[in-house]
This record gives sequence, structure tokens and C-alpha cells, in this order.
Amino acid sequence: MANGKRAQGGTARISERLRAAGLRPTQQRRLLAELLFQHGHRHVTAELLHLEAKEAGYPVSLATVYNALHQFTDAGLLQQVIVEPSQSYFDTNIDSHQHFYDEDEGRLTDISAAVCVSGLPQPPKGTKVQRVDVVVRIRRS
Amino acid sequence: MANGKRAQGGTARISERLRAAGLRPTQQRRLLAELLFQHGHRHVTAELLHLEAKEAGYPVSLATVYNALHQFTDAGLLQQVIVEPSQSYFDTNIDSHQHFYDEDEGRLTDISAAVCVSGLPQPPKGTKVQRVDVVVRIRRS
DNA sequence: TTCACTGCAAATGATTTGCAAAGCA
DNA sequence: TGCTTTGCAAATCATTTGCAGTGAA
Repeated sequence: MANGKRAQGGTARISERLRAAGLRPTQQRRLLAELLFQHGHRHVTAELLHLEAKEAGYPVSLATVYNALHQFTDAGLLQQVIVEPSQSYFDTNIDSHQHFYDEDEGRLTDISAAVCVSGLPQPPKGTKVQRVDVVVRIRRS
Repeated sequence: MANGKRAQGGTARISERLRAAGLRPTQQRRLLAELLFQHGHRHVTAELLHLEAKEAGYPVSLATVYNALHQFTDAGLLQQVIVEPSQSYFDTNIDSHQHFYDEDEGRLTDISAAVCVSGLPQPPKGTKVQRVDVVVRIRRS
């Protein structure tokens, strides 16, 4: 259903974006990029994206989904969010931001407010800060 | 809590601590608790603890290590820290605190400074905050 | 004695990889 | 065309589980 019509020029734009990131715009990468980037920011697992591709009538193999997610991440198009020891989430919002994580439902949500972390000490010598992750774990009690 | 006559009567104290947490002080739980709690705060993986037990001349099975770690966590003696999608870390410091995570070496370090997170919005209705995790990812660039 | 706990090995679930076939430049 | 990428299935890796034997109370 998300096929072709939705946003004209979409496919060309997606291809361009992939190419700009140094990735050859193959069919499956285009499809996955479309699912990921055409509808606002998203948080997906490999399994979910795989399912969506299947439902979109264009099945790709799970292995390809994993490969693409990592390639997109390495290319700076995605950010990996680590909240569960057993599953990886990928976030299309690559700006610095924080998350709510619903432990009961396994759902990840962006925190849109400007969160400020103060009082952080200097990192150990010889190292530099790569990223500061803030995860607010919530429960439906 | 870790105060008092720290080193003496270690085994008896460990047994008591386990019992107080509702866990029967079996041989292997005592050993693991000793490795975990007798030498200041620690961050361990199941594999590391398993190795230490073996080196201590008292091998326990990996499955038992996993079971014990989770039982300790459920009993409130440990806290699980999630920084890698592929491996679980357990922290003997159960107070609210933050971590440095060295992505190159896979090493976890407590941040002792008083870190303050401000600007967090209310959690979605129907949920309550369980915990706020802050992980400062560092790299030896 | 009883029942929770342990150990092993097999099961699981997410992720990865090897290699032949297919697609992009 | 040549070199990348895909797809499948088998391989891995950390972790969990089933079940018979062991040990704490």
C-alpha cells in the first residue's frame, strides 16, 4: 500500500538520500528507507520492519533487514537505542534526544522536552564523550 | 548497609544477607554473593562471574550463575544495567546513580558525582517512572 | 523427609554469516 | 560486464529451561 503513489518524487528523493549516505539505492534498501523515513520519526525493531515490508507486499529477508538497519546506522541515517538486553531498537530521529521506555509494552517514545543533564564529571582521561543516553523507564502500575 | 564490621564473619554475614532477601543460602549462592559483595561495588557479566567462580576453585554452572544473578536482582541485591544489546551487566551498587560506558573496552564505571536531570516531562498518563537511566558513552578515540 | 536448588545439556530467540543467485552501475 | 547486494539456511551467541539428582531445613 505504501507503494509508489504516496509521495510522488518520494522514490527519487529516497534514492538520493541513500546515495548521499554512500549507499547504493537497491530496491530493498529503498523500500526499507521508505517505510522508515516517509512517515515521521519512528522507533522500530528489525522484526517489526520485516513484518511491515511483508505487509507492504514487498517481502525482504530478515537478514537483509538487519543488514540494512546497520548500514543505515553506520551511515548516520539511524540511531540505535539500547533499552532491552534482548532486542535492538532503531530510531529515525538522529538528533540528540531522550526516551521514555514502557517496560510493560516494550514501547519507546521520544521525549520532546529539552532535558538537561548537569553535574556530569569529566570523562576519564584518554576518552571522550560519544553520547549521553537518558532513558526514563516507565510502568503501567 | 555495607557498613559495619565488613570483613569478619563474612560467610555468616553473607548467609544472613541472603536469608534477609528471602533466598536460601545455598553453597553456590553464598560463593557468588561473596564474589559480588565482599570487595566493594562491582559491575559483572554472567560470564565474568562464572569465570571468577571457577578461578576461586569452586566452579558453578553458567546456568546457576544466570539464575542467581536474576534472583539477586529480583531480591533487590543487584541492579541490571543495560548498555549493550548483546550482554547484560549487573551492578552491586543499587543506589540511584549513573554510568560511564567505555564502548571500546566494554567497561562500565560508576559516576560518583551528583548528576541532575532536569526538564523531564511528566510520564504519559497511566504510567509512573520506574527509573531514570543515564549512560555516558565514551570512546578512546 | 521434603521440596527448593543445582547442573547439565538441549532449547530458545535475536542476530550474523557463507555462498550462490540476482541486481545495480 | 564486474562488483555489490540479496536471500536463504545454517551458524552463533547470550540466555533460558526441562528434568533428574543434590542439599538445606
